[in-house]
Amino acid sequence: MNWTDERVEKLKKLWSEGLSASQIAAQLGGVSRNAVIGKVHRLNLPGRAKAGGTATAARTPKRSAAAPRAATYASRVATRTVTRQQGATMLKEEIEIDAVSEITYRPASNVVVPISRRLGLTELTERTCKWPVGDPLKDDFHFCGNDSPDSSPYCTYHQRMAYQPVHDRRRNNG
DNA sequence: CCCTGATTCGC
DNA sequence: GCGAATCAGG
Repeated sequence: MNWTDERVEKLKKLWSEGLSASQIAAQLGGVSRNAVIGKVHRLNLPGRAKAGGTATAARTPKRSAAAPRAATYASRVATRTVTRQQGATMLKEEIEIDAVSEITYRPASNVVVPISRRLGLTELTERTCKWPVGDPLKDDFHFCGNDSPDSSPYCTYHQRMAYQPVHDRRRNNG
């Protein structure tokens, strides 16, 4: 893939919006997150002050300590922390919320889905629930996105749905 | 182990 | 210039 002017603009936009490098890479397509990060640095775009790692200048390179070009941007970084972050801490919190609501909030309606992180296509990974929610033709369509244990395609809630033919299961097999 | 970004360096 | 490998932190 070549870094066309279009792609660079999209990269700038998404990066400034706070998307992670892997998400940007997924959206651009054909590039890895490393490629995105590398490009960001080459473009001298402002990095993340404290997103994922404090590796601004505190880390000690093992190979050789050349001249680190990235250091001055730290002051102009805004408070643009995103809430759709998939960091371990935040994700853990959401799991607890999910567990609570699943046992507490269980009405008789079959259309209600426990909770979803409302992830878009690019947010899905190997370990997020890929259960589709809503009408794909409508704008609010999204995926469940909750943590799926054992790297299964669905979370614990939806994997039951996936293997259940219909919502009203008949226990009397006759 | 999952994720995050930062840096180096062979290409 | 590009990005995989590597490093470092949460």
